[in-house]
Parts: sequence; C-alpha cells; structure tokens
Amino acid sequence: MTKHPSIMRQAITASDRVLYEIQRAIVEGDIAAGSKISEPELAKRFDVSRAPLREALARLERCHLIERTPNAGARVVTLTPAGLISLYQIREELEGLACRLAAEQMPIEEINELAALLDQHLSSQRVREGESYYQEAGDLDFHYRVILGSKNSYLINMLCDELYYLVRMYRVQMGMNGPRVSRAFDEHKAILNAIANRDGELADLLMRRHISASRRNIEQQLASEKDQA
Amino acid sequence: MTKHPSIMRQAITASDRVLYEIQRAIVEGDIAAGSKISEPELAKRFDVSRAPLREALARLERCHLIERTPNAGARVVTLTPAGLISLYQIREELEGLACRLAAEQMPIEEINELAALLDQHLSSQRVREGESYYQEAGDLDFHYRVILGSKNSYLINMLCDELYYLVRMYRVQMGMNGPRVSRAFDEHKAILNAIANRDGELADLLMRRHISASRRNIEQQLASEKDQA
DNA sequence: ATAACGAATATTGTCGACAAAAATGGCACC
DNA sequence: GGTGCCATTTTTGTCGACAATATTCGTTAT
Repeated sequence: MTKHPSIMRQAITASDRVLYEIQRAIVEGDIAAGSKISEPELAKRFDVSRAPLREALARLERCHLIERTPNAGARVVTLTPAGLISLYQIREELEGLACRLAAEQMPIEEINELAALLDQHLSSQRVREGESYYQEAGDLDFHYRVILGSKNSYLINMLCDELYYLVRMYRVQMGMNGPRVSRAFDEHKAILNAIANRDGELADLLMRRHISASRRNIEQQLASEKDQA
Repeated sequence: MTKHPSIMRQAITASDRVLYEIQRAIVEGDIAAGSKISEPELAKRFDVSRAPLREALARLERCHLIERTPNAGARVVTLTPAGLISLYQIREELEGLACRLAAEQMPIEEINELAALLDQHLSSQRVREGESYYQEAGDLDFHYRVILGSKNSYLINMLCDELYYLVRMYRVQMGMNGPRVSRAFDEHKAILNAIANRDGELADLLMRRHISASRRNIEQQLASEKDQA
C-alpha cells in the first residue's frame, strides 16, 4: 500500500526535466525550427547523459515537435502553412467531439469552474485590451478544460499531450494574434452556455465554428503576409 | 546527396525489431492484457539490452498498448467496453475527416488501386464466406488506404501509427466478427464511389455511418454477452 | 491476528564506453 | 572545374554496470 495517496505525485525524473526544457525551447523558437538536433550537444547543455536525453527525444517525437530518422538523428519540425491547416482540420473534428462529450459528461462543478475562468478572462481582457499573450494562454486554458471535461482518455491524450505543443509552437512562431481576441471570448461564452445546457449537438457545432473561424483568420493572415512579399 | 533515393529504405534497428515482436505479442494476447511488463525479462527473451527495449516501450506507449508510470514500470493496457467506445468515437471523427480529404486529394491512380482491392475482397469473400479474419485484415487495409489518401500527415500518423494497433487488439481479443462481413463490403464500395466522384461531404458521411454501425454492432455484441452472464 | 515498521530484494533510471552507421573532407580521375 | 571514390571523423545505436526508487517479506508491537 502507498503511504499517502493524497500527496502521491508523479515523480519527475531527469528525462522529464530535459523534456520540459527542450519542449519549451522548441516551442519558443529558442531551438530553431528545422534545425538539426545534436544529441551530444544537448546532453552537455542540459547536463545529463544521452540515455535520458534520448527518452526525452522519443517523447518530443510523440508530440510532433521533432522528426527522427533511424541512424540519421532528429530535426526540429519545420512550420508550413499547409501543416498549420492540417493541424486545425484535426482540431476541428477532435475538439468538436470533445465539446459534445463535455456537454454530456462534464460534472457541474467543473462547469462552474469554467464559468469562473471566463469571468476572470473578461476582467483581465478589459484591462489589457489587445495584449494577445494572456488571451492566448487563456484560450488554451479554456480549450484544455473542455477537453478534460470530455472524460475520453484517448481524446485527452491526443489533444493535450500530442497536439497542443505544436499548436502553441505555431502560434508563437508565426505570431498569430489578430483582432480575434474579443470575438473569441464571446464564442467561448456561447460554448460554455451550450455545455451548461447539456446541449451536446450545439456545443459541438459552436466549437467547430470557433476553431474554423480561427483557422480562416490564420489563412487570411498568411495570405496578406504573402501579398507583401 | 543520396545515391539511390528510389531504394532508400528505413533502416531497421534492434529496437524496431523488438517493437514489432512485442507489438504483435500484445495485440494477439500472447502477452496478456493488464499484465506487468518486466524489462529484464523481455530483454532476455528478445536477446537485446535494456536500451533498445526501453526505446521500444516508449513507442508502445505511444500507440496506447502499454501504460508507464515513472519508477514503477509499465503495464499492458486493459481492455474495457468503455475504452472501446471511446476509441470508436475518435475513429468516427478522424476517419470521417480522412475520407473527406481523400475525396479531395487522393490521386486517381490510388483510387483505381483501391477499387481493385475491393474487387479482390469480393472474390475472396465469396469463396470463404463468414471467415472473419481475412475480412478484418481487408477492412483494415481499406481504411488504411483511405487514410493515406487524405495526405494529412498528422492524421495518417495518428490513425495508422497511434490508434490502429489498439483497434486490432480490441478486435482480436474481444473476438469481434459478427454478421457484418458482407454489409461492410457494400459500405466500403459506397464510400469508394463517393471518393471517386470527388464528393467529400458524402464520403465523410458514409464513413462515419460505416464506423458508427460497426460501433453499434460491437455494443450490441457486448450487451448480449453481458446478458449471458 | 492485524497493522505498521524496516531490512532485503528486485526493478527502474542513469551513466560512460564501445560498435555500427552516416556525414565530412581530401584525393584522384574524367 | 566538376564528379565520384575512399579514409577520417562525427553521430547514432547498443551494451553492461551502478545509483535511486519501488516492492517484498520478515519482524515487532499493539
């Protein structure tokens, strides 16, 4: 038997630590997209042996941040407009499903917490209008909670562990902010309402629209950038 | 420059080999669902050191065949009706999307090959009516090709690499066969038609129905098994 | 007899070194 | 001058051993 189940926490090993650090570095662009990964270099840089480093690399591959080829090493992924679209297509389907399931499965307490989170977003948003970073973090937070509310472990794993770091990487490195800040908030609120009303069908639809609108916004942004060049 | 790009093949390393072997063993039930994984034992059994074995375990976790907890080792996943439903819910969305994209993106040659594959299924099916194993392999083959036709790398990776071994594991170990053999064939044919007509919307709908029907079939089967107990 | 504690055991995580494969650079040849 | 080949060097894959953590089992106290 475990001694104190209440404080039983996932042990964080050395490979976990380097995973987090490299993950952050890649997402923030500190390690450039498309660059080659050198195992000896990173091992020295984070002061670990290659064993935990390789474990971390395996997990980075899992969340699509690097690509490995046998006997040839790993590269950080390259970001392309097509890749971003592909990613959003998948999000649309999976988060739509997550939202429908959340409407059916999410406990009332979690729904209340989610409502409180939105209120909090509202105030902080009013104060720093236009400052996109917080909004983006808040956006991810909202989506995270809805996904967790679905209670579908595969879905949670795929979205939160395997896809979201890449989504964040795109957002950070392609500088996605735009004037969608306040509209996104209203959309969040509508989604929450549908969930609270246990209307899975509507929640699904609204979430798909929300992500679809975000995708079109990005496409537009990319197109205008292309015009300038 | 590479010398012969046409015959450039992924090198298979020792960890690849043990991955395939353990993967098969888990899917077939040779290593029991829910059982604990012993690294020293498996290392000895497959005659490799623990390094490549752990690499293989990391990849097995990726396709949801085992679950690891830090410092406590790995267990083969346990199969539950709820898990199976969760899995099919996700397949419904992702394969629906894949099918829509395939209708838009799949090259005509691939579509022809897919048609040939179905013809082949028809003949072999007529001959061994009711023999479910081939049909199941064929079913997976059909779905595989549609997914590949989507040309969405994330989608391909998620479905073919991360989800399908688990799907097969459920099928094999829960003995899913039933009388859906011939109906599934007709559904495949209708899906192919929609793809060939470049009707993404219809292809999407039909694939979702196809998987949904399969899911309901399974649910029914599970329910009747429960009645007997 | 049961529960809690602690020593002994086994398992996982990490390290450094070696083997195999790929990338690099220099040389001859066309 | 460019191209293809071979030796050198670097990098990845694998191994065996050690350290840290978890599990097991025997012991003791209630």
